[in-house]
Amino acid sequence: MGQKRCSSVASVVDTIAANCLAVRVRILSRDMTRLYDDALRPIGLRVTQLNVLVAVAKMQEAMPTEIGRHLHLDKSTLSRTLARMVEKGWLQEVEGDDARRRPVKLSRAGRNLIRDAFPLWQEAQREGKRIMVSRKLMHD
Amino acid sequence: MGQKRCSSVASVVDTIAANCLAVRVRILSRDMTRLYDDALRPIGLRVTQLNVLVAVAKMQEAMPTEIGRHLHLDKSTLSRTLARMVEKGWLQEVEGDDARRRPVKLSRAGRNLIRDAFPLWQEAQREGKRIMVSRKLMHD
DNA sequence: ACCCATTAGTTGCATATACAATTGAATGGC
DNA sequence: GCCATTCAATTGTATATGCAACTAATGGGT
Repeated sequence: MGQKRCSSVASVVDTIAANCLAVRVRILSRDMTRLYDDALRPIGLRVTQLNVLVAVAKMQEAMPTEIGRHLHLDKSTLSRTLARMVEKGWLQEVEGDDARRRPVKLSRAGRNLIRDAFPLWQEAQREGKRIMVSRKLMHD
Repeated sequence: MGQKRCSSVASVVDTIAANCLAVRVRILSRDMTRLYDDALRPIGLRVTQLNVLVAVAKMQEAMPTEIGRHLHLDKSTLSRTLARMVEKGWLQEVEGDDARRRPVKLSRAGRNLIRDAFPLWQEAQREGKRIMVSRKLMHD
């Protein structure tokens, strides 16, 4: 039974606490998400959704898998996110040549939404830069 | 109706696509999370949970709010995360002086889990560094 | 034409995340 | 000692996220 070298867990904890990249990145991600979500809240849009809108806009006709490749998102996540966005009328389903594919494109409402989002995005982006700079992840 | 300056939405899309800090940070966060979660999967632990374990270990007796301050997590998120971790036996509830507070501490199982996690964490951390370097967010 | 492997998407399930509203406990003013 | 306020945590609800298992459609090889 249980005589353990006393240092082992404590030093492991210190090492992880001091160095773990995942914590830092995830904290940053939560902070950034909060920042942009707050900015976009007046128009009922989240940053995740804005990013999907923009990705789709760049692609004209976007297949879920392609969007996923672009944003490093699992297909199942996109499946549901796109459904919600179609539901809200920001995206339209398009008939694909191949019946397995379910490409989407930007609707008029989606386009208008992007336009409305822009000034709010800019505001968040400014503050976002400040955060990145202050954490030494960017310079001016 | 509605003659809009043709450039407006397209240029907004290009600007956001080319510059949005939130997309980049969130993509990185998903990648890192996947990386560490994959590494930790053999012991049934997620990186979120490892981070909480480590935070609690550093604090000895941790109040949810305090952990939240440390990890920039909403109290409601923590409420449920801690409940799951107590459930699994990695954390123990402690009686607080003040009945509003519900501090937790690391259990023996939690301590062992951290020890088991360490080599797996190290492996992920190495790869994580490579990712950060390749995205020019760190240098060697 | 038929079966098989591959490909695209969906669904079940669990966790993560946050905002709003609520509950329960302390506490300060009177 | 009582009430309003304040503080800590929980609960309701919605979204985000991913893995595994599944379904549906295609395409090949025979």
